[in-house]
Amino acid sequence: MNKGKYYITTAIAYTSRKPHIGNSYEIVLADALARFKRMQGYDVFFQTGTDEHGQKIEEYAAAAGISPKEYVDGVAGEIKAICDCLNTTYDKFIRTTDKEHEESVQKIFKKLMDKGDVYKSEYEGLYCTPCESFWTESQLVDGKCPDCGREVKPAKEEAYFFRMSKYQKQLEEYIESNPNFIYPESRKKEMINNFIKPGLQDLCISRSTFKWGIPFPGDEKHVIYVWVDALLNYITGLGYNGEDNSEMYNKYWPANVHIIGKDILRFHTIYWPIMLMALGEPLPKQVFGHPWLLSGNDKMSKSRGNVIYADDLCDRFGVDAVRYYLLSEMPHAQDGTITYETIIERYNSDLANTLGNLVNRTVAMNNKYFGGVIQAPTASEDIDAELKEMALGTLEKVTKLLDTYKVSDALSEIFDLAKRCNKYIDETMPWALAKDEAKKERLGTVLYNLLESIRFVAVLLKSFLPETSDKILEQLGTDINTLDSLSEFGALKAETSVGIATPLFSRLDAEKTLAEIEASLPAVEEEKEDKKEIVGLAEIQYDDFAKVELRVCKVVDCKPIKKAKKLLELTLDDGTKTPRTVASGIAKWYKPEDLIGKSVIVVANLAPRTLCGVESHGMILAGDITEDDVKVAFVEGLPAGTQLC
RNA sequence: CGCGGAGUAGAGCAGCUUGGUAGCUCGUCGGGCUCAUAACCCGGAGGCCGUAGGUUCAAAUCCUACCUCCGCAACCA
Repeated sequence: MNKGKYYITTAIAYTSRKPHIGNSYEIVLADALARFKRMQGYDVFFQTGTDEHGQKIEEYAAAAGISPKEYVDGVAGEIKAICDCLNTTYDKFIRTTDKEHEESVQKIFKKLMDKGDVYKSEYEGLYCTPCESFWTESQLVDGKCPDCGREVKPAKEEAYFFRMSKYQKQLEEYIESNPNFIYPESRKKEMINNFIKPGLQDLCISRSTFKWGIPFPGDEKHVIYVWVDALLNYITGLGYNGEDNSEMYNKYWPANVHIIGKDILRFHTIYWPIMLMALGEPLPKQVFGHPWLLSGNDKMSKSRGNVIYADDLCDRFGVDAVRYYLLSEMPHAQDGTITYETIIERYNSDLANTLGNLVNRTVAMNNKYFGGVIQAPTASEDIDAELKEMALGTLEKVTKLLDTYKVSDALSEIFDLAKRCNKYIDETMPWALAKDEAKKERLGTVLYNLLESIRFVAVLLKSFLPETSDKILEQLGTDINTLDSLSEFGALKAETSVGIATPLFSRLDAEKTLAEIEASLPAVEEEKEDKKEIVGLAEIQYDDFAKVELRVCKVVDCKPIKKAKKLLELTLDDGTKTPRTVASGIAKWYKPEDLIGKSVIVVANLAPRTLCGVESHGMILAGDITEDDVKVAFVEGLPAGTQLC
């Protein structure tokens, strides 16, 4: 029975704000897998939690006028509440602000330093003043701050670095000899081609520009880089601290799988394994980067007003409906979408019609014809074989599909069985059998086959829709719910009684439901209004401003830059006789003809910079309304060459 | 020539590895049934399988070129 241990984790959620339904997909996916593994007889440890340090959180807290700790306590509470409302069975919810985690991380750092893999450096680093961030050469984006794109200055500041490069070869070997380590395959290629092949750079693992983090052991001016702190949760949660390994750690590590979003594969498949190698610990067996759930065609974001939260959905549709949607609608390797229309559609057609109605009609018939008592199947006919065969074959299919995380395919196998049951009812026509006293035995057998098949469905659904599964079993009047009980058709006991036929999912009136949702949306809009978190820059003197030369320029010519997706090359009349060339990252929003003839404001005395082969002399002013909406500040009535002050 | 993925009925997807009557869900139309939640079962309509070439007796499937979309990288002076 016991097949050994199975350690599964989700990524820990960043406590910057309440997570939306897309963020919640991961925990449900991991939960379904964890539940299934438990049913299979594995000793499962399932960990999730929250990632609570870092500059961003310090800023959010400051904006909210509370301490970072107060801030993360609030958000972590929301995150945990959502995990709970989704009925997830995590064994541990770790917070990176947990005392044990913080202490363990510090001890682990000492160990890394002792091993010589962390070194303190004082070399000329590059500093972005507005972001108060320190970057290594490799982190720069074409020599600029990767966060804000502004100029960075050489600054002498001490920082700690981790020798990634030392382990490059070892990592390559591991990835090669463990072909399933990075999954799915396409992501693996991305990692290898984009990061590993070009060569790994040492990673700066300390920050001294803000305070909200785990203090660097032995050097309290620094805090530990949040990603390093966060990744360690997978082992600190088991009690690993670099000194003596806990029993839990010895038992469960290495993780069988880290379930994470495709966007953070790099951290989990490069930095994390290398950290473990440095510690001399085994590597996780697999990292699964799942796709994203999008709202309609867009990423969910507050500014778009298309955010959907798991708890709201659970209130409206019920937990299992939400779980079902997430698990069945998400494709295996492509991003999925969520709209209220499709939720209702899936709810009605799959949960209410196919499954709910099947259970309801079958239980109702057994009550009607036999006073609820389950009959022994004594009058089998050839037609029964197909149904039984299908019931018996489903577990194997589901198991196989889940091995490669094809959850939606697995669910659809189970629903196929339910559909087969519905068909069987039509084939056998129990209501006709009921009219003939001589066929009573056959009727009892038909209903038995149905009830037993439904039991198969319920047991198979247990990992995915736990509440529904229990409700079905309750209506069947049985508690035989193990996977083992699916090895033979006939575990359901005759002479016991079914319960009362109670609809599992009442059909939704699509129009009415959508109207209700619509009516509840204005509240969201309002929230949007007062959520303008403008983070200002540090105060400057007039002299600083005076150094910037703003000049009106007329766009004479404009063309896309071949190699770049985002860049347009503009030729400008800046009032002088020589045309000025500027590259601007607005190709997504403007076509050349939209710009030619217009006048724009240019930062004229910015040092030239070559971008994708084009030397750019200056920068056009444009406003980022949102991340996805940028407008150039056009000016009228000012001739080319006018200087602004 | 940066790396990778995708383009299949109105919508969402499978099939492509190992060529051989194009399949699933929803929607739509018609029929059946009445145990059940206007549900369930059966059937029809609806596709030049992104475009153009090539290989082959035969291509959605293999090869070449191109177009479009997406992800990663790069990139918003």
